This record gives sequence, structure tokens and C-alpha cells, in this order.
Amino acid sequence: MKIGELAHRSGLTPSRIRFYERIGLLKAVDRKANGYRSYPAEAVTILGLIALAQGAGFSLDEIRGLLPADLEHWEHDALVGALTRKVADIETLQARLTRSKAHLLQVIDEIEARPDDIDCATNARRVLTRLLGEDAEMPVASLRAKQF
Amino acid sequence: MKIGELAHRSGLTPSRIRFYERIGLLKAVDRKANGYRSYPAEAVTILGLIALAQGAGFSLDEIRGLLPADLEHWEHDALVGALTRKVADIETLQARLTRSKAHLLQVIDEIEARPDDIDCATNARRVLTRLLGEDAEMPVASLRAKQF
DNA sequence: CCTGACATTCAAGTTAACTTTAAGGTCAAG
DNA sequence: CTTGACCTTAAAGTTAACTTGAATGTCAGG
Repeated sequence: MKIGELAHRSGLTPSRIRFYERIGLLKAVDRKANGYRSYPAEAVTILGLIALAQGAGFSLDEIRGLLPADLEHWEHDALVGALTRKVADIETLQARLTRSKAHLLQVIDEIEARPDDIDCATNARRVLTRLLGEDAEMPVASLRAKQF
Repeated sequence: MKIGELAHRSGLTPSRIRFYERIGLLKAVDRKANGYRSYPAEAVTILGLIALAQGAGFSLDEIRGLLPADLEHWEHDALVGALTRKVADIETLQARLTRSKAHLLQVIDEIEARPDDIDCATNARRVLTRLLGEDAEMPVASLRAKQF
């Protein structure tokens, strides 16, 4: 299988597949006489697995550390450990998101539920003062992504 | 107030404050005769607000579009709209994280609960086949962050 | 008057995960 | 024998949000 077909079958681009090879995520593959890469059927599975792991929140570096040379021989303990840590990471992030959401809803409420006897400027000051009194959180990259 | 003191009081670095000015997030500030920036007390509030908004998931671009020239005169509708959209974004991300977590836990279980009459390689094939049959998710940047 | 802690600018570097560009080889079909 | 769809490489560009570096200026204290 040439790289174009592998790209088609895995849903990745050829440049991405070559990139993965360059950074050592994919081991160097056989070449035909003309220099073209020639992939075994298993490559589709490997690429699918990489995409899957990425979707679950693993970086390419992490994936490289976990992906075995042979798809049938995994380092169970390292793998289960990494999966377990990722679950914990997700839980941490979920807790943050829950707090962020509650904060945002509170601000929306404070803006919309302003009593008639308080003018906008005063209400703005009030909200600002309360907001800046609480401890701040660090940015969460994924919330700024155009698409997720 | 010079930039060093503002940095100290806001918890940001001077370079970051200058950077915010350069990209138009902070309007150009008064200068002393020697060229040093001279900030009003309000600047601490503005920077605190920017950091807060970042923590809630807003990009600097988004923040620039929402921050008013005068902290007491906000564009209520645009602001409430943006806050509401951000809440929706958070909910979308939370749903994804919940699915990811469930997937990870299922994989952990399939690895650990392998029946004694099935060998590792067979179990690996079984898990892989099931995994790659499901529809994949796109990467979530925040799960790969070193710190969050 | 000198030293050290500040301040200034502009340009370039950082990170991750790719894509794009440029310049060129291969090959089947018409 | 030419066209177009592939393939190759290496290097540079992309994005966001900063930081770092280089070269230089300012100023208060001893």
C-alpha cells in the first residue's frame, strides 16, 4: 500500500503520516525500488490507534512512549498507568470546567438581574469587585479552540 | 505606577503587560518624561479581569472584543452573548470529556479483566478491533497541557 | 561617579502538531 | 511522448500567547 491509499484508508493526510515517521512515532517503513513508501495493512490500525489516543487526550510524545513495536505486545502496566492518569487529568479538568461554568452563569445573572435602583456603572463596579476578589484560575487551552 | 509595580500588583510579568499593549488589548498608556510607562490604579483591575477571562476560557482576541474603553460602560448584550456561548462551549467540552473518560475506563477494564483462557495477544486484538470500530473524536488540546 | 535595579525597543525564540512550498522523480494512460 | 496524478525531500510557515535576548537608557543610593 502506497502512502496515498494509507492516507485515504486512515483518514489522515500523507504529510501527516510522513510527519509521524519523521518524529519517530511510526517506525521507518519499507520502500519500493522507486523510493515510494510501502505500508503493510497493519499501518491502518496503527494510525487509527494514534488518532484515537489523540482524541482521548494523549500527546504524540505520550503515544510514542506507549505504542509498542508489535501491536500484540503491550507494556500493560505502563499502559494502564497512563490510562489511569489520563482519567485523573480528565476529572481535574471536569472539575475546573464545572467551576468556570458556575462563575460564568453567576456573572450572567448579576448582569441580567440588576435591581432597577442600581445603575449600570454601579452594578459593573459591584460585579468587578466581587470577581476580582476570588482566586483566579489558569487558562484552559481547549476552550479557545475554534473547533472541538 | 511604573510597569514593575503594576506587574507585581497584578501578578503578571512586565513583558506580558507590554505584549498586551502591543496587540491592542491594553490601550497605549501615558509616559513619563523619561519614556517610562505610567499606569493608573485602574490598570490593576483591567489586568485582573483579563487574567480572569482567560481562566474562564476566553482568548485574548475575544477579550479584546469585549473589554470596553471604560470599565463602567460595557456592551451588555455582546457580553451576555459571549458569556452564554462560552457556557455552551464548556458544556460541549464536558460532554466530550465524559465520553473520553468512559472510553478510557472501558479500555482499562478490558485489559485488567482479561479472562484466563484468552492470551494477551488475542485480548489485544479484541480490544483494538472494538476500539477502532467506534467513531473517533478530535484531539482536546487542554488534556495535553503540562499543567492545568 | 559608579553600580545595580529598573526601564525602553525590536527581533527572534518557544511549543505542539501539523501544513505548505519548492524543486524534483515516477508512472500509467492516451 | 506528453500529461497528470502520484511520489520524494528539506525547509519554512502556521497559531496562540508569551518569553528571551540584545542593545541601550534612566535613576536612586552609597
